[in-house]
This record gives sequence, structure tokens and C-alpha cells, in this order.
Amino acid sequence: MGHSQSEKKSNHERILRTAAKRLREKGLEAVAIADVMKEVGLTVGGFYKHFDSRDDLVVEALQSASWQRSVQPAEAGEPSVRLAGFIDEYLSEKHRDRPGSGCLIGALAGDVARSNKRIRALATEKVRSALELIGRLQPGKNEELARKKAALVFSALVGALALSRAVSDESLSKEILESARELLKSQADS
Amino acid sequence: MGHSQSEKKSNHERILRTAAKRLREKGLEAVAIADVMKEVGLTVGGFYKHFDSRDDLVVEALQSASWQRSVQPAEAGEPSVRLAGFIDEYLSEKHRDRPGSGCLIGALAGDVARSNKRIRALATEKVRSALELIGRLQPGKNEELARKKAALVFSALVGALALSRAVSDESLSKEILESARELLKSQADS
DNA sequence: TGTACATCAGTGAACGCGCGTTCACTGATGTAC
DNA sequence: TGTACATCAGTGAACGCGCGTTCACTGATGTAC
Repeated sequence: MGHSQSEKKSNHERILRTAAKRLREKGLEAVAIADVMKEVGLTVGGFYKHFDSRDDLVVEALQSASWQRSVQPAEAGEPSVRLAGFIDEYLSEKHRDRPGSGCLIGALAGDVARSNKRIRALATEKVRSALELIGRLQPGKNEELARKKAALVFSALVGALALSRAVSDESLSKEILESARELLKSQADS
Repeated sequence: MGHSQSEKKSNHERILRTAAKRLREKGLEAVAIADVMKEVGLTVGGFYKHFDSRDDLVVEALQSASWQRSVQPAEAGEPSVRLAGFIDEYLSEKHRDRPGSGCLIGALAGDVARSNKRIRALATEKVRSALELIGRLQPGKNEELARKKAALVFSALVGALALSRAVSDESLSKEILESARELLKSQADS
């Protein structure tokens, strides 16, 4: 049971990563400290050498996780093409089926609405950066319209993802993803 | 402590209504039986004369609640006008601030995704009827496009509502609602 | 370079609390006579 | 219409379990000499 400084740092990061994944999968309330520590290969007690409370873990885990994770637009190319690619990735079955490595906001927006100020403030910044990112992918136009479109696009992405995950009928789930994908992309051009 | 049949029936319904409201406000996991019973004016023990388990309460409460509740389109008028009115209501600040009397899916989509089969099956039907209702409000066009548009519109409604509730900055919250409202309505015409 | 010692990451049992569920009990309802 | 009695909605204490947090302890790390 060593405790070298580098080992502590690495454990800290592993706890954060594991928690961030589990939070996205199970929600902000349903993740137990003992489970996270076990998955990391440690035991409960040690947790408090890293964090003062469960709440701190949640906040740090959310902070450390980018809102997009595996889902993000390509870095080069025409904006409208990059936006289309982003939409395709966001509304893919893979993203739907892997919340643990997916969009933070998409997985937790509902939970965040019922959370405390710290978490909501944190989520607010994540939403802001999402909107800015999508706004930058809006082809030309005036900035105001780009902002509005970004809000609509992100809303539709988050909503379609949530609905596709909530619904238990696979074909309805796919239909929602496909419809949103297709119409969002066709609107992105205009 | 009487127990007339009519009293039992009325208590049963009050438990359901109270639970349905609290579930929308606090999520599927965070509602305690004792609290619901207290709000109804009864005590814990009596709960099990009405339901076999907490799970049954949740299922019955969700079943008994319509997905729209206070948010629903007018019953007469031009379809496109009714759709615009529905969008305005759904994305109103009032709806945002009163999840307890608002859209079931909008409040619980995230939770449902992590729930058991019974609840997901139930939510699936609610989503289906929402899509059908919105589809019927799509002006003419072919049926396939109406279905697709309905999926996009409902996704955007659910997503924008969730984001506006999650964000703690009032102006950003309003911006999301307004942007989605404006662009969704302008699209509804085309 | 080697040795003694303080530090502190990690352990795992124990505690307290909230909550779902159970249970013996109460007393009004409503039925049988 | 009145009376005895069975039913059962509702009571509230108690139980069990999960989980966040605490605590005394361990032993490798890393520092002081």
C-alpha cells in the first residue's frame, strides 16, 4: 500500500474519469462512492484522501469532463460539412448506446435541472461552449441568426438523443434519430 | 380513521396525482413514499393498502398522467396556428418553471432512459402519442415528412426545455427558449 | 550510501441516516341477522 | 330499525439495507541526519 505522489495523482485522475463515466451512465444521484473506488481498484476509505465529499467529486468530475468527449466536430473543412458530421455523430446509435463516453449535457440535462447551484453553474458554462461551438459552424449569415440556430440545433440534438434513449422500441428510437439527423442537416444548408 | 370505499378511491387518486407531480419535479428516484403520503394527509403504512410497491406507484402515476398535462394545443383552428400556439406554450417560462404540472417526457426523459422496462415501455407510448399529435398539426405535405418534422419538433421542444431548466443563467435560459420558439415556428410554416 | 523516522495514501470496520417495507393494532364502515 | 360482528383503510413503530462519512490502523514513501 504505497503512496507515492505520482501514484496518488494518477489515482485521483482515475477516480475522476470513472466517476464522470458512471455519472453519465447512471445519473447524478445513482453513483455510489464505494462502487467508483472499487472500479478504480481501491476501497471506500481512501476516497476522502482525494475529496472532501461526494458533492466535490461530482463537481470535479463534471468539470474535468468536456461536454462533448467522443462526440465532436472535425477540426478542418467547410463549416457546414463539419456541422453535418457533428450532427451525424451526435445522433448516431453508437452515441445513443454509450452515454458513458458521450455528451455530458445530453446525458445529464434533466438531472442538472434539479441539482444545486454549483452544478448548474458548471453546466451553464458547458452549454455556453456547446452553443458557441455550434454557432461557429453555422455558415456565414449574421451572428444573431447563427446564435439562434445554434440554440435550436443543440436543443434538437439533446432532445432527440434523450428521446432515443428513453424509448424502448428500437425502430421508434432509430426513427427519431434519423428524422432529426436528416432535417437538421437539410436546414443547416439553408 | 374511517375507510369508506369512496374515501379509499379518492385517496388513491390523490396519491397518484401527488406522486405524478413530485416525480416530474424531483425525478423518478428522488420521491419518497412517506413524503407523498404526508402531502396527501396520510401516513406511510397505509401506502401498502393502495400499492404493492414503490415501483407500482411510479408506473401507475406515470400511466395516469398525460404526457402534456397543462401543455397542449388548442382544439380548434388552423393546424399551423395550433402548432405555433403549442410551441409557445411548451417553450414558455411558465412551463419551464413548473415541471410539476408540465410535460412528463420533458421532465423525465433522462431518468426514463436509465429505468426498467415497464417504465420505458410506458414512456414509449407517451412519446408515440406526442409525435402523432404534433404530426397531425403539420400542415398538409406528405405523411412521411410530417412524421419526420414531428420528431424534430418534439426533440427540439424537449431539448430546449431541458436546457432552459438546467442552465442557471436566466438570460441564457430565456435565449434558448426564445430562439427555439422563433425558429421552430418559422419552420412550421414552410 | 545507509539508517531512523515522520508522513500520509490506502484499508476496512463501524456509525448514522434516509427510506422502502413489514407488522400488530385501531376503529369506523358496512353487512348479516 | 336496531345490534353484533367481520372487514379493512389507516396508524406509527420497527426492521433491514444501502450509502456517505468517520476513524484507528498499516506500511511504503521519502526526507533528515
